[in-house]
Amino acid sequence: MTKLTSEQKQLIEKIGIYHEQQGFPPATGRIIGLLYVSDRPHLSFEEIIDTLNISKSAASNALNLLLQMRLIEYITFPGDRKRYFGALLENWHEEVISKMDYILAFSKLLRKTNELRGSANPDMNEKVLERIEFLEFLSREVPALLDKWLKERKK
Amino acid sequence: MTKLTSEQKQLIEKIGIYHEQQGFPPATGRIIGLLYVSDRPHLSFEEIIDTLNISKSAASNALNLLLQMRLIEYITFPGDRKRYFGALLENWHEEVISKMDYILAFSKLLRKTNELRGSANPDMNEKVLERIEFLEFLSREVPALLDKWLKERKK
DNA sequence: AATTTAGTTCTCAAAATTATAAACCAAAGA
DNA sequence: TCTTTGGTTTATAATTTTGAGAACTAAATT
Repeated sequence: MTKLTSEQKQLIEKIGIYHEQQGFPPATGRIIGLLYVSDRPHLSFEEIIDTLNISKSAASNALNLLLQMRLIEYITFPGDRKRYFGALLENWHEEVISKMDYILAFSKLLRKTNELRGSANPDMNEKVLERIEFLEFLSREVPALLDKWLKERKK
Repeated sequence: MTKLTSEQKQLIEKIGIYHEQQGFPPATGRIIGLLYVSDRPHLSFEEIIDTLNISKSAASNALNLLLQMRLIEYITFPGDRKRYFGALLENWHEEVISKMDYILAFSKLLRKTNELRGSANPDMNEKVLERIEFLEFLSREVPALLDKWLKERKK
């Protein structure tokens, strides 16, 4: 079992809190934190529950959630029944894209409010429309920016 | 009290759910929804609790939260003790900026993970760095994009 | 002075979330 | 076949969140 320094522990908690604020359960956030902080790229189920002092079921649920969201992965070794879990470091591209989809969905709701209000309040329609159009703009531009940035960087 | 159509009610719920997912309590999300859906730009405390069927305390807490976050405002009229609450439609600019600050704070945590890991896992450092740099890039570019977009639009 | 109004605050209960502990299960090893 | 391992699932308990209802307060009205 990996013994953590207090600095590592603190950072895990901070990353945990960040993820809680993004809607993850606490234990789940801590697991992400651990997988980012750990020197070793992959940790076993047992190592995770021992270093974080969480129950098997909390770990099982959290790991399955994170696997399903494609935020972590696991690797295996021949002749070893354990799975070794690690952060999936390449998937943040998709995360960015899907966050933009979310924003776009909200802008559609805003559009609908303008529709339903009709012409009862033109000033409001206009202000809401400004926000709608920026959200649409953003959800177009950010993925484009990402592509451009990646191409730029790979050279 | 404003009587809502079922279409309006549905849209309020959807906007409510969106805001719940952003971390707001349900009643708070519904109030935002109502203030966006309503034909009238400002509604009284009483109108809000009557149309949404929520308690005074839920409304009081939600409204104060939203006021404090500068997502709503209220206006008053001479000789009328009531406050009339409405969505604050101009403040989404600041919201965008502060969301970027949040992202930047997370990138700082990621940077710290790279530091703590040291050179134990260079491949991981590199992949994490890529993400860090994109997050930094984004938190620089998005406000710039917003400025540009606003100037472009005002003409 | 007594009452109404426009909320606020407090107490408490319901509901939802999260995690623990223990039972369970399938595969592997002895 | 019996046991161990690596989890998963199933109660169940603890904690947190949320909101209702009633009591309260300060200003305004009668």
